[in-house]
Amino acid sequence: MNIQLKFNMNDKLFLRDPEQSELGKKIILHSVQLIHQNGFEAFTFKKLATLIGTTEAGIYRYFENKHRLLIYLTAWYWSWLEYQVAFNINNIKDPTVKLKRVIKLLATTVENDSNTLYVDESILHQIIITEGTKAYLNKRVSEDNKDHLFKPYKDLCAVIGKMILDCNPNYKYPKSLATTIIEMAHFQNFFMNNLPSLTDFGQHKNEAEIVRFLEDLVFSSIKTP
Amino acid sequence: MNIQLKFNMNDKLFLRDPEQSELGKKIILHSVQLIHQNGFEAFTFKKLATLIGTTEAGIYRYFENKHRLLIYLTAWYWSWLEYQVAFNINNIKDPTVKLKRVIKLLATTVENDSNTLYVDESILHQIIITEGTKAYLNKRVSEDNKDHLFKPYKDLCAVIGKMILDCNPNYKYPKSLATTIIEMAHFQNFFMNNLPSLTDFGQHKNEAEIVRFLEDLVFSSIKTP
DNA sequence: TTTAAAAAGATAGTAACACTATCTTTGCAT
DNA sequence: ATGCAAAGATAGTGTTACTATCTTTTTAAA
Repeated sequence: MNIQLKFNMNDKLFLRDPEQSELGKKIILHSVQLIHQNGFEAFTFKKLATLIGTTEAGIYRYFENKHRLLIYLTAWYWSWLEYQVAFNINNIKDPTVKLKRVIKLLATTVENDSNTLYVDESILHQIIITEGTKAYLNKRVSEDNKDHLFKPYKDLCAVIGKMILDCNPNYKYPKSLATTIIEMAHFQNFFMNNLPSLTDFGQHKNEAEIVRFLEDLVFSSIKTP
Repeated sequence: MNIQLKFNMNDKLFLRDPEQSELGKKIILHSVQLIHQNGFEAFTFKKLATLIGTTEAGIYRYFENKHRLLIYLTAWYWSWLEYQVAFNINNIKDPTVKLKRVIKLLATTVENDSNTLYVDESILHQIIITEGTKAYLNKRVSEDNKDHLFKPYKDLCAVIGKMILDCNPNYKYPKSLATTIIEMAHFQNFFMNNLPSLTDFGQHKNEAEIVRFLEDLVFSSIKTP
């Protein structure tokens, strides 16, 4: 099978669609590398341009600024993850099993997806852990939200929220629990690797522990007493 | 009673102790205002200097850069909060009641503390919600962690983790649950105010709902079945 | 096959930002 | 009265975050 995944990205995310050209694809591919290497704060269009052999102005034709590029990358990631979830839970009836699959997907290192040629999902996953929240934790949220830039994130939350309700239709906080699962999958991973004394699984550095913590958290909460 | 609180801040947080001079206190007071107004990204030492009638160089004598200043503010906040926790749970025996107090402190708008003259805690609380995680979500974490810059945050987590263990000595993830409480108190607040469709209490904008969610989450998890 | 348009490359320029350096003045402690 | 630390004043540098314009290359329609 040689299938290629393509997500319909909100066209307010970019000035020119990066998926439509070689240069665009290079921008995505190498921005992921560069942000991963330097961190988002030290990442600049200048450095990216030099790396891929174009000019700053060239990058600016695709993205208004690096913040927009970050939002694009996060949006792409959440779209991709929603697809992974849909694929993984297909044919599964039991909502409990579904939720467990989701938790595993969120908290475990992603294996690279051969269906997307110019994105390295495992590095992107690392970026989302460290930089993902910066996409919305700023003064422009409301504005960006009006342009529906966070729709993929919201969609995934909605999907997870629905699963939670399927487990227990009386549970009161399905959406908040969904965001808790997502954000904590990432935060616990970050803490485990960088501030291990903040977690209960510092020494092993084992993602399976995060999965167990999240499963315990989620299923204790939603099960009817 | 006219008491003044003073926290011993790690002296790697600054170049010159801002609490020791009028200018230093002005820097703290007005940086809080300015970050709150503009967001951390748009905040610059130039703007701060103009606002308080000094020069950029003047600010640089106190803080290496704006990131260090952010770490200072977060460290101060967590120290202050740990004190608030200690004060609030004094004489309370029941660890369940203690935990409830902590959740309330974390998830509720702080009333301004008249014991600290040059910090506006309620605005600082708002800043910590939006900018707090940026103190550690970056490439310098490990380095900064070696200098113990995150100790106040860690200390508070340890205190909360201990309470959790007091509730149930067999609970396996006290530290991870502690960070979950802290971070989710803030994230749910941010979502409620900025991306309400991600929460289950969007329309009311009521912090009491966040408290209820967190209490449900925490006590479902730690209670033995 | 020519023609035009869109995309990319090349180059330049600007205001703001993130600092560093140095020199002078002020205040206060001995 | 002297000395020293803090603060003020001023200047300068390299980088960042753009915007503008002009030329060349690629692509796609006439």
